[in-house]
Amino acid sequence: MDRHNENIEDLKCNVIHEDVVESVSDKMIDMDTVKELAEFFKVFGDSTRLRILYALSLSEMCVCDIAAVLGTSQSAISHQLKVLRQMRLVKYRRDGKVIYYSHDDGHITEIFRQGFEHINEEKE
Amino acid sequence: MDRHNENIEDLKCNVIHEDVVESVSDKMIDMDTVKELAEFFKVFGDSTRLRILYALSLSEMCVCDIAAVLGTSQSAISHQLKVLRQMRLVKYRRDGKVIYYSHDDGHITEIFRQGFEHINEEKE
DNA sequence: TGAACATATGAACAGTGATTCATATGATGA
DNA sequence: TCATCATATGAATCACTGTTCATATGTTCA
Repeated sequence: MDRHNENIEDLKCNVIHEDVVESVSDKMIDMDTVKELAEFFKVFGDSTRLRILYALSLSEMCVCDIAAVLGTSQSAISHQLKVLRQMRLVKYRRDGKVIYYSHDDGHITEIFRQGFEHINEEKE
Repeated sequence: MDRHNENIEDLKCNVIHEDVVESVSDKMIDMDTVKELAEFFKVFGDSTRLRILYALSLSEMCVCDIAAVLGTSQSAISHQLKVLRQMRLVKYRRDGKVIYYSHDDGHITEIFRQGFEHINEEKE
């Protein structure tokens, strides 16, 4: 055998500051919580969903109206509304054949605001 | 020809409330801004990046230390740090061979907070 | 009750993205 | 200057995800 991969650890770098690693590891967020958080933020990481949420911040709307405003197919909107529903970001009420969607979470506005502030800061 | 797809619009539903559609369309967020926002939030939609950001909220850290805390390869961390750098969420300083990363945005903490509040509300 | 309409959904497809592997870069110190 | 170490990065791979297409569900009204 040649000198390749004598030790797997050779490929990694070593811990530089054991105290920091230990201290941070102790206070580290647990995996379940991280995954929940990631799932939550993932919802905001898509243009279509963001536009739906933004539109709903202006007015309660039915599926067709949302599709019309976004210029997207009813099916695509419906699929995304399902995601938003499952994440409890929107709620809906039925009135005959029509289903009206609206926000179901007070944090949406604040999260948008933080996002806006961030991308505006970059333009300087 | 048969009666299939006589009109593309048949597949879509019709606009129900023209006034709402018009009003919301007027105030609608523009596409460039939405895409920027989505790019920004997308960064928070990954467990590895979230854990890096969380770790850095506890202490400035070098790449190796981050990899050690997360139990992930140096390469994976480095790739993700690049994303975080490009999104201006982290900054770094060099000290010899070692590069120390830290937060570069005041909104990170607030965004985390909103995320926590949301996922905690769901548990009731 | 059945046609028409609003909405939901399953499957397929295409594009994206995170990790791995191998290697490059850049700094140190002997 | 050369070996070593910390970090960065390009390419390949695999999994995920958003849209489309076709169709199903559920409600109204004639």
